[in-house]
Amino acid sequence: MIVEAAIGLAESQGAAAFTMRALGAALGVDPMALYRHFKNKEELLDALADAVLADTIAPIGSDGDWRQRARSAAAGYRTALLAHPSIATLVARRPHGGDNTLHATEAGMAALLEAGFSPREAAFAFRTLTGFTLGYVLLELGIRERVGGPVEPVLRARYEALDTSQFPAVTTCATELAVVEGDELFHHGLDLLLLGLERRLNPSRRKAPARTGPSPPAVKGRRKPAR
Amino acid sequence: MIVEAAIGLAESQGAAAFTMRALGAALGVDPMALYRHFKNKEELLDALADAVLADTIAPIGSDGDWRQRARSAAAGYRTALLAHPSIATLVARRPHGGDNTLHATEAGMAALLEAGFSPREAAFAFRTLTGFTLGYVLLELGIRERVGGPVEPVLRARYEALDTSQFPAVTTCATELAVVEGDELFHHGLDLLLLGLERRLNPSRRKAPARTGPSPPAVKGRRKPAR
DNA sequence: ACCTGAACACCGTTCAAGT
DNA sequence: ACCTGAACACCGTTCAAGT
Repeated sequence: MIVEAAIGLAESQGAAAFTMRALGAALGVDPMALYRHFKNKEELLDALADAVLADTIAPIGSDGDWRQRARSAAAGYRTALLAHPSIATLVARRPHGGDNTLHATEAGMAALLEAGFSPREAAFAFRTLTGFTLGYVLLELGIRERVGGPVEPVLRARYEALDTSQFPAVTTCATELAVVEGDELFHHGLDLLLLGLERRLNPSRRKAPARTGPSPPAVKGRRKPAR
Repeated sequence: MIVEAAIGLAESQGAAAFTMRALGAALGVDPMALYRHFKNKEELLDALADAVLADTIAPIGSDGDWRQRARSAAAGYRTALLAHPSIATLVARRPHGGDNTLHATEAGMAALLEAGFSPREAAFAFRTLTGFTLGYVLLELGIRERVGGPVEPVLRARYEALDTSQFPAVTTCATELAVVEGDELFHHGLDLLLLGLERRLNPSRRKAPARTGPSPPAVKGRRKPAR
């Protein structure tokens, strides 16, 4: 299939080498034949972005505590993006409207609703988790791409070399700030979010009755509907 | 200055129209003259990415409670990215190693250290906040770019049109999921993170100090609509 | 020694010509 | 009616030729 070949090409040769002509050559067909399957390159890229997200869906699962499910969903999303570094940037600026994206959204929202979040809180949580994961992975990939070898020592050296009086906090924390990628940092950030979410779910910390269904009418005024 | 002209060009004509030739024309110089200031286009883009972040620094300030400072820093970062939508993607895949980035890092880390976070916790918090903000803005810009007009009604219609049995959670929360951009959602996510951070800072404390009330001043007035 | 701009090796996409 | 591939209007970058 065209999309698979395109992903393979982008991954093996790099995003810059992914051209309609090269893809045609890789498939052994006239490059212009691609235009009968996709209106233009843009549309093909949309298909690529959604295809990458297919891997995200499986790990969500439907059992376990909601924190576990949220964690594995976010980790799955990250893994999918990391597995296709040259597609990740594409994903970032595309609507996430494809089939695979929709299924992932369904699984994630179902988990949150089941946990007791109101539709509003669940949607907010979902967007927040998605935003964090996407941003984290992009920073991760960006730094890896720039720094040739191992990231940490390079960054630490860079931070340590700064003027101490001008950058007191940065030089003090050079070692800690040099960690900008990897599983541990990611899960730490994720924990932070989940901690916040848990507090929202059970504000009193006491064994409050599990709130199911929509929460009582929100006091705060709703967003002004556009027009 | 070349960088300012480049940003202006990218913003007024769109990222796709930003070429070395066009920039040369806009500056009234031979396009090839640019190569004496920047080794190649890549290096020029690095300069653009860092320049955009200059606007992030001012809002951080050095007074107020750490939550306020973190909030205004994140909001400032977001505002800077939103103000330059066609540069935002660039920022995403670049090392954030320029001067402006460094100063923003210093201000952010100083605030967190002062609040009582350990170097390790402060660095983790900083990376998490940065990742969330970047990812959120990219999703925001991506969706705005795709959907021509007002985002919310379009997305709501799309979610509502789905098969209820196949997408029960999504169709149930169509209204809430349709909100994928804007200040309110951003600050909600930010609150989640800050809540988690606060729990980390004061794990045992029963009562949160003072204000737990959400949303202080909304981000500076209204922001310029992208494009 | 400098700068210019022609030229090179590419793009995505169109469309006339050939079947 | 279809498909091909030449051609168009671009790129970023190089480098020889002019000053």
